[in-house]
Amino acid sequence: MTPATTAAAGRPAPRGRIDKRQAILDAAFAVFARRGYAQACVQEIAEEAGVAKPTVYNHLSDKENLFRHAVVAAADLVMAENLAVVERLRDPGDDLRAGLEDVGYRLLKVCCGQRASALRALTYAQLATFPDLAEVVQGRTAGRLGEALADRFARLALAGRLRAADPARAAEQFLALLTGPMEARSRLGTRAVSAAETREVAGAAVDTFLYAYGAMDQGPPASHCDPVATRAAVIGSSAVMSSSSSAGDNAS
Amino acid sequence: MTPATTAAAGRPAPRGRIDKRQAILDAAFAVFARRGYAQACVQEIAEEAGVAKPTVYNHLSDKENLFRHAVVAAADLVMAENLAVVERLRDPGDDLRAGLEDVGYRLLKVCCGQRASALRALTYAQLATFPDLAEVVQGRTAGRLGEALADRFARLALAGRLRAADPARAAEQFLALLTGPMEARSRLGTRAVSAAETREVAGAAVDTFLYAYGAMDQGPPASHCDPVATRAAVIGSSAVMSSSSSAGDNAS
DNA sequence: ATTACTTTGAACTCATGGGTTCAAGTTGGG
DNA sequence: CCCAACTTGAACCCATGAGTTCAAAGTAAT
Repeated sequence: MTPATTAAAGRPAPRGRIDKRQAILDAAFAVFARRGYAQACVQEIAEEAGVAKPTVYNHLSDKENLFRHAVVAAADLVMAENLAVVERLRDPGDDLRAGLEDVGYRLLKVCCGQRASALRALTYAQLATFPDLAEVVQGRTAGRLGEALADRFARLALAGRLRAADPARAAEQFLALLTGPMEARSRLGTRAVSAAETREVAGAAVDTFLYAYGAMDQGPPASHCDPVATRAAVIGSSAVMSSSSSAGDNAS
Repeated sequence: MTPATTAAAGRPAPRGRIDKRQAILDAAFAVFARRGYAQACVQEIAEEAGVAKPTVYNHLSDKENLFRHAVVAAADLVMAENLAVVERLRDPGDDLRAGLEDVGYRLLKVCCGQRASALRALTYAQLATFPDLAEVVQGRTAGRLGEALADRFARLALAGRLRAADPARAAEQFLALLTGPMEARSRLGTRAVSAAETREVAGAAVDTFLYAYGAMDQGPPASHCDPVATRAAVIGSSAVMSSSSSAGDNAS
């Protein structure tokens, strides 16, 4: 279905009418992501798509249009991945904490992946030029994701596995607890974050989330009951002014 | 040393050597914020600063340099505001929840203000072109802010007003609970969020935060104990698929 | 007033790149 | 075989804007 998804392979271009359009959109997103909107030139996009410049203008009238379509397409791709992950909460195992940590970890992997990072950067970058794009992208990603999560949380609450509370708020905060710390640690997506650290962030998010939204029957998380960890935290707190960073000290 | 920190006032330009430099930096940030890096032209910045174009190049060698200095200056301004807010936690009143809500609300006002939004947008926008800028800005804003918050939380924990836990993690999550939902609701800063909604976000963040990090002595928040509110949330959860938004239902 | 320095405006150079044009193919269907 | 539609490459037009040059003028301190 997408024979040119790889794009810009050595082939000098198999003339004819294949999926030029799709190839162009893929190449466009790649180039925009790499260079930014203003610095990306249509010529380069055409080359990366294995297509001539006029062909680009033939399919997508101008640069702005090209950009919008490429961004929306990428947003839909990211969203599909995220929704697939959230579906896993439809039947969490006996261990809700483990299930949430798994979902959290997978969401983080998607949200900090190449596509999602580039998408966020591009959207932010063009806030000044195309303010409406923020709404479109947000509506196709965060919005739907929040709704899907809220759906799952609502069912879990009815099943007595989460406290009865506004599921929309729970979803909103669950996502915030995941992505907020990740954004900081990945320096807005410029630094790679190890799987271990990602897992740690997910674990911390789920801990806090379950404190607030967990049903009564599940005790506090193991890491918080561990007297050693707790002691260390308290000791560390008095020395926090002198130490520059406390990340990566010890995982759960 | 900085007599013209106010800068760029309406004055049609009192010829001579005042603090052209500061005026230029202020104007630069304003124009960059309004147009984005690539679309901002030095000519316009010069005009806005009430200065001739060569003067700009005289003080700051080229456009990139101008941008970097302007962004860093703005970051420091935002940071100063944030630190001042966090200082209020040095002596919270008897009501810790109220104190945290107050600080949360004020932090949100700063982080969603004109400068902070523009700063975030500009930083994201130039990730592709100046990847190192992310680190610099992050280090001057989120980094310091997190440390300052962690300091306050550490003291509160020692005083027995928060649970003994890693203060850095608590700070990280407190900020995430505040800014995450706000970013979504303000559409990345493109939409104005009412004071009431901002307060609601702060309240929700503090609720969740205290569930996870509060000392035992403070019961769950009033809004969560209110049987009416709880019932409403449960009822709402079964209808969550049909209703589009649950924002603005009821504040604390 | 003289000197040393900065600012100014305006014109200029030059590179980049969006978008178009066009003649010469290439493709596929009838 | 031929026509219509599409693609191609290459050249082209033109707007924008970074960065420079320079002579004239303002400013400050001596």
